[in-house]
Amino acid sequence: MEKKQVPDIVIARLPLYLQTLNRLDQDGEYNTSSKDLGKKIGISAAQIRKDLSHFGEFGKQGTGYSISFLKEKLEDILHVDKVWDMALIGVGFLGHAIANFNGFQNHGFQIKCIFDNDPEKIGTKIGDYEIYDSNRLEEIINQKKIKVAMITVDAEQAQEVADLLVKADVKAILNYAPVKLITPKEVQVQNIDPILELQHMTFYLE
Amino acid sequence: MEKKQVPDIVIARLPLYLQTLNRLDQDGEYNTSSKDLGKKIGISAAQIRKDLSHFGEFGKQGTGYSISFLKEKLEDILHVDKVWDMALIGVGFLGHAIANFNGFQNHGFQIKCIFDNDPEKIGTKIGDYEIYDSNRLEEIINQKKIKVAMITVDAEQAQEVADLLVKADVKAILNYAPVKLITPKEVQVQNIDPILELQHMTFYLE
DNA sequence: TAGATTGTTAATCGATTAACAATC
DNA sequence: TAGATTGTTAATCGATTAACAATC
Repeated sequence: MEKKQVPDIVIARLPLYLQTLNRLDQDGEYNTSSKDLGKKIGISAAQIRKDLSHFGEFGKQGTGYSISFLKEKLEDILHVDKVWDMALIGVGFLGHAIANFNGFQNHGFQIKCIFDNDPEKIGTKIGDYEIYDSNRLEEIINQKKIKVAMITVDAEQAQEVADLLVKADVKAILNYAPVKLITPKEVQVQNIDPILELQHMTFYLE
Repeated sequence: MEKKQVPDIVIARLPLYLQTLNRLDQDGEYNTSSKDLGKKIGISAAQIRKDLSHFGEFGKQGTGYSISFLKEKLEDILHVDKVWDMALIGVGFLGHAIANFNGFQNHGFQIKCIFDNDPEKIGTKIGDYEIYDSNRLEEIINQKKIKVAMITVDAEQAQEVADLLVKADVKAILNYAPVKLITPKEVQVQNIDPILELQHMTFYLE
């Protein structure tokens, strides 16, 4: 269910704020302001203050925000103050790339198990993780209490996989297949589809 | 420059309409309606009609839209009635996955050349395409008149690559690196970042 | 202190929806 | 013809921005 208390469009911006704070932190900065953040992200200072005001008061007049403090607050709000275990379903080229991606760990996520239905792949390993047979999906995800999954199977199999994930009590699905998944409304779904992004841009071209 | 005649948020939905029409077409359907499309996409029928009305009148009262006709019109509007040549920069796991992705061709895009700065990789091939040295980026992209590029290098190198692409007269960049690229405003940029999508979802979890 | 920047309010701006005449 | 669905207008809804008192 959507918490309409805070608009979803505001929620979508918070990870961007956190990303920027992480960068500033890495660069050795200690403080920032809505003006500074806005400039870096490309939105107005007023919007950042308005967005944050939904959750509390994190700044100080005159001096702005402590980067480490605001970072911590945003991590709390987004529930990435802990690490979410994830399942990955589909070991094609893209699945492989994601399995080998090392950017999850520091941002609240880690892959915990990987599935495929290709007998050639089942039982082999990617990094530390064994590839399980997809028919054990519900069993293993249930047992490991995994709530977040990424789908990197073909468009044709994506809905079927999503149905299994829902049955296994997964609550958030990042879907790389170019189809709209049908899920219960309490299950979060986000799609990543390069074709849509490219076509969005070519509208403005030529 | 953004054509503010039609809101960007409308443009962003058009590829989704096209995707859905393609699916209906593949399923052997000939006609659809704003109601039907809306249901499949998860938005209101009124919104679809309003969006399309920015570009013309594509339907018929009583019977709705011809799928092939509307598909054609949307392809024209989005400029994917032709095939855009693309450059891919960065041959890590992700670059490899994208180079091997076969979903571009039928939707208005094809990879034409690939770059990396790793001497081990330069000169080798992925599929039909040779991997070129990144220091030849401007030369080759210019010569091939490429206007669309995908960045799959590390966060640290992404801005540098973007600068080179801009110099080479690339006009649209799909950026997989987790950084906001600074580009002239006539250059389109879209970002793909799984961390942002995951954190967006975990807000609603627990 | 003076300057800077917050959080919040009210005003503005823009997007979505509801409704309906037109018409296939 | 009767039913369905368009394109469009006006009303509603929601998001962004501007402005400013409070205060570090």
